[in-house]
Amino acid sequence: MTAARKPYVRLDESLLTDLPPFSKLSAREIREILDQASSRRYDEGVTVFEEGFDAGRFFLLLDGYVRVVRITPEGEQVIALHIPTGQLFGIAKALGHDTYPATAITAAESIVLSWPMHLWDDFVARYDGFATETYKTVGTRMKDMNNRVVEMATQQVEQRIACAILRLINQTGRKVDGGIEIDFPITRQDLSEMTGTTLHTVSRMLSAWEKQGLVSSARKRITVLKAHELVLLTGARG
Amino acid sequence: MTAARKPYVRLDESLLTDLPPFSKLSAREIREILDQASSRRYDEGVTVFEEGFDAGRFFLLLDGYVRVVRITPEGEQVIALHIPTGQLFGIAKALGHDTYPATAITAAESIVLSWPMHLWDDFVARYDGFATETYKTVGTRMKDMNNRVVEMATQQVEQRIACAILRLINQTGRKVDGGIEIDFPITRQDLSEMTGTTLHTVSRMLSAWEKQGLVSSARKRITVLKAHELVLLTGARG
DNA sequence: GGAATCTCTTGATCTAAATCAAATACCGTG
DNA sequence: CACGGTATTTGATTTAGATCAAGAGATTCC
Repeated sequence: MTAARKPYVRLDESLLTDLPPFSKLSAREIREILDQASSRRYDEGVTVFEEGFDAGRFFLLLDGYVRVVRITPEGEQVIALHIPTGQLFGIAKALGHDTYPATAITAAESIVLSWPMHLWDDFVARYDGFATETYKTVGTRMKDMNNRVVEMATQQVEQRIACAILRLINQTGRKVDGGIEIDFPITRQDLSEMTGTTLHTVSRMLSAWEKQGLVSSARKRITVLKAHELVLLTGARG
Repeated sequence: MTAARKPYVRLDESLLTDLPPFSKLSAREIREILDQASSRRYDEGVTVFEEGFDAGRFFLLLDGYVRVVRITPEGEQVIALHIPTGQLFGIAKALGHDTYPATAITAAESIVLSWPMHLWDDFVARYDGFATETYKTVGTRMKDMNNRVVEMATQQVEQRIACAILRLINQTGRKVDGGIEIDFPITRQDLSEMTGTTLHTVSRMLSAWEKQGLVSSARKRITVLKAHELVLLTGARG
């Protein structure tokens, strides 16, 4: 698990300079950080780390997409959140855990950097802005989760699915002709695991929306054609 | 809002020495911290701070109970979490927010200390262990919320209510003859807002459990008589 | 290129829990 | 202690969405 390989080529400083946790750092500092990193490419659907296991490393998603999931005793899977490109993940130490609290699986082919967890305290102490920016990310994720709890408690399935899709296109939308496409493969099943419903209901919903011209979808692909109308469905005021 | 008054009597150091964020500090440091604090008593059901408002202060619950809630555009209320005695709350700065992300309301008569938010960075920098312990709390809350998302997505109402009650008695249970009582007033409505259901369903559930001798309840009071059997209801394995 | 495997769609049925509707119990207070 | 406001209980009805069931396309793999 969480195997780490040394890079074949030297990683370039420019990879990190624009990412919030590193934005205040000098080229020398970034060099330092990169020299301690391992990089690895993952195929789609590969586990990066698993819930409950010793949190030996922390990660940065350089490219691709990662899904954070939890699995119930009954074997049902729930998708807790998606990590967009450029963010840290598996940062158990930052929250006082010593095992990973959830499982991370690539949702598309991905490039991941990682460092041994014992460097965490170093990074926090040594690098200006690293902690602050990291906790900002944590804060955002917490807010998102909070919103999900509220949604699950108060909204109907249709609204929840609309919210989930909008969240995805905001985070990962890729402009295509006449719409915005979620730029990694996503199944009806996935969407149901994000919204606490079944693949059947998601399928029906998407079919209905497709008839109304709101979205267009194919196998593992969803394109939103009329984002604004989807927003209306979520019941947002204003 | 969030009015703060100077204490009438000098606060005693012993108030903080046992609380995790302060446990590593010397008496002198704790004195320093207390001297900058304002303390205030709140009646039950009073708003301590409100979602969206400027996060001017951060808080420590010295005694009593605080509920963190969010209110939907439609006016529905969702209880995100309960703050147990001894914990920090309203720590927006720690997560990079500058407004409070939710509303805090006392669930019982409470005593609250507070400090101006601009001291936050000082505290983190100056006091050993303060940041670490605080983020541990954040981590725990995050884990809890995560669990709630999983519950809401996969469990039936009966299980969710059982979980919510068990969580409450774990955090705040007070031993009474033959059982454990939730030691602040809690209505069926409150429980429904914690589990995303209706007060009617909660009432029916509690009635049924009462018939089976699992719980005993009165107006705003719930006592768990057979905790273990409630645990079984949640569907926990093992 | 055909078999096996995923993924998606759609109809029919069922059910948990919401909603609707009243009645009842409880509590503080003037 | 009677009154008004809050909580709670319980029955009847409705419904959103799960479950059951079956097929049809895609994709991958021999």
